[in-house]
Amino acid sequence: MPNDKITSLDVAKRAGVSQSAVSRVFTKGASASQKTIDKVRKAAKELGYRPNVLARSLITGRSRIVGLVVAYLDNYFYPVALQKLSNALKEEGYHVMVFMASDTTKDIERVVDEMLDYQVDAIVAASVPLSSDLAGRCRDEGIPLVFFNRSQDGENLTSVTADNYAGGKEIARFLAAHHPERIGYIAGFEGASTQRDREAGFLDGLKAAGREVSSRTVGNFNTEETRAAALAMFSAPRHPDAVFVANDHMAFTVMDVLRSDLHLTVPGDVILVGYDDVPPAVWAGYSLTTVRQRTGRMVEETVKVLMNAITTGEAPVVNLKIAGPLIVRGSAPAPKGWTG
Amino acid sequence: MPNDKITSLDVAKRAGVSQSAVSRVFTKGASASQKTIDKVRKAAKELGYRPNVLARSLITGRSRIVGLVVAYLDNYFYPVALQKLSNALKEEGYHVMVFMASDTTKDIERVVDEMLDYQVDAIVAASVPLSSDLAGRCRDEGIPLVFFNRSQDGENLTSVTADNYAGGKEIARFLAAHHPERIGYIAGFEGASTQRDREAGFLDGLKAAGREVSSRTVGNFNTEETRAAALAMFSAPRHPDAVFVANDHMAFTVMDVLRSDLHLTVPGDVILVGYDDVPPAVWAGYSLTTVRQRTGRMVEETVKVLMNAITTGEAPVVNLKIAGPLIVRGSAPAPKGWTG
DNA sequence: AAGAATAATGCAATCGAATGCAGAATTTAC
DNA sequence: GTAAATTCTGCATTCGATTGCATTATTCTT
Repeated sequence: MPNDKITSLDVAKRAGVSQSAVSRVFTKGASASQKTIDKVRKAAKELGYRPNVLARSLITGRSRIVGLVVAYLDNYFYPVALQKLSNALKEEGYHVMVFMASDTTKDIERVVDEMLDYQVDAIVAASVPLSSDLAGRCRDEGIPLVFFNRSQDGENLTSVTADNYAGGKEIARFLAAHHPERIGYIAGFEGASTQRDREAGFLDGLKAAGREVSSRTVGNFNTEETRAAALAMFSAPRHPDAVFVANDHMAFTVMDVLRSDLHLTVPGDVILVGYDDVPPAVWAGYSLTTVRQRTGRMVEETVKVLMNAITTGEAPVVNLKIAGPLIVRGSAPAPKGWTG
Repeated sequence: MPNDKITSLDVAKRAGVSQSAVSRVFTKGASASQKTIDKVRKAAKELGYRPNVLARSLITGRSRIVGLVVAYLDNYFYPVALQKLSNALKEEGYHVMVFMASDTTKDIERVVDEMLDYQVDAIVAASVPLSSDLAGRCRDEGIPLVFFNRSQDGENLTSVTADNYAGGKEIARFLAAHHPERIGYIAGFEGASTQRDREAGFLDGLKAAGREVSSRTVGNFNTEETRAAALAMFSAPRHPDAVFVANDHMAFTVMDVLRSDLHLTVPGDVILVGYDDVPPAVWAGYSLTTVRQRTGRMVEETVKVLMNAITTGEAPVVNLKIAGPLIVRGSAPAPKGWTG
């Protein structure tokens, strides 16, 4: 190892300037003469110097780390979001540190502690239960917190989500236009705002069309319960011929149950709509009609909110809802006269 | 915000001891009397004190951050691995910082710089091109580096991968036992060791069974090219009736092409095997026969290697290969007399 | 060209903890 | 009970930067 630990002092010596000068060259907002800048840049390049972010953080009080809390990555939606978030934050000079949270209270507490230990500048919470504890701690510590894809009504917390209510409503309009005999709904985890909002929009939309749900079961956003929920709903003699499943992953499971277990065809016997538009939705094996979550936009907005909160120190509570389009595919083709 | 920035000094004052005493209580390996420990712990709890990891890093030279470099997260394999890696490292008191690398050389350079800026203690590189540059830099800086799911033969770099050669060979044995007329292979990105090893094993396995590949195209691990590769291979009049596709995601695409575009049945007209055993492989819509990557074991070994390198300072080059079983599902059922 | 205004620079303190050293307290040995 | 060995403890320094302040060098005015 030729060079171990090049510090600003080394660069200063070589460039024949003071250590502060070096610091100023690498600190934007600080001023230095062009001559100094050139000398320092040159010396730095020769030595392979780069400022130590940690040391910088210590004095500025900014770590340039954003903590991302996720409970699971096995819903495709999250990795996609993580990827975009990481890229977007990189542009701002921030980086993502990943914190996995299981469901236990104890765990979320520990996770928060860990994040604070690293002095994260902000926290993005995606799919996290027990969010009020989290929020309390963050408020106490003055750390900006954004809920991504979850909102917490009542308590006024900042969140960025899809416009789930509108999406649910659109799906209702779409399904109603097929004039099905019976309409089903398979719910996600009832503690999740995504679930609640999607259902509320769906029900209101149906009502507006003079329809209602004839059958409802709960899949809880996990495969096993969703299988059971689908079996329960579609084993009945007069089962629905149109169903909205609260998210895409559950929808895949439901399709599997319909086709493989119950030998029903989609969209022949049952038309089916999901929510999220995760990558497999476009795979021919599923070709799922669904409402798209505009992850890119959601991430953009999240970053915007965070950066604003970090730089101004103000953290006005906002609840952004990003509407996404209904993507019509094979699992529920467009009804006659449908105009997106 | 009731309490902002509680430092060891605050705790020291309240506990009536010196700052060093506080530090010693929170530094394992340091000694303090039980009495001091109790006083400090109590004061710390009352104030809600936790050591600042960044400040600690500055002086210890250990950030307790592991940099993870990934090019894309849209192959399910990576999020699953990330999740496990994050959990495993948490146990060791480390955390994962995510660095996205696009394919450009410039980019990987920048990514390395960024990681060094954060003083990461180690780097895990998953699915990264241009690895020799990366490796050089890390060696220079004395940072342990493990290639996850990629190896770089020739240059002796540490890696943890599946036993891709063995897996490919097993698939050959399995397919040969079906006595198909013609056998096809759809390759991944040819610069990737996973691709090369799987193919080498496959070809050797076929040879051992007195068979060979009659048709080979390249899908490059991406959807579009895989579609083209599948169309090219199966539009031919005498197309293969058994095919090994270099990874699961490509295999899904191939199945879609076979069924939806070419109206061929799987496993009726063509039997098909993938590699990875990502979650969708089990979905009934695909039910893919594949070789499992034992992500859990791979992550375990990776962490073991890293921790050893970090604590001892020694980084012996190792190339771990974790064998995984062939998982037989619908896309290629077990041939007569097959014994796993 | 001289004085005012502005920019650039170095000095030294600081961020929050860890740690070598020397002295104090405690334990152990006999 | 005293000396030796051991464990604790506080002081002061250090890690690698940033930044307020005072000073010096430039540039601008007229």
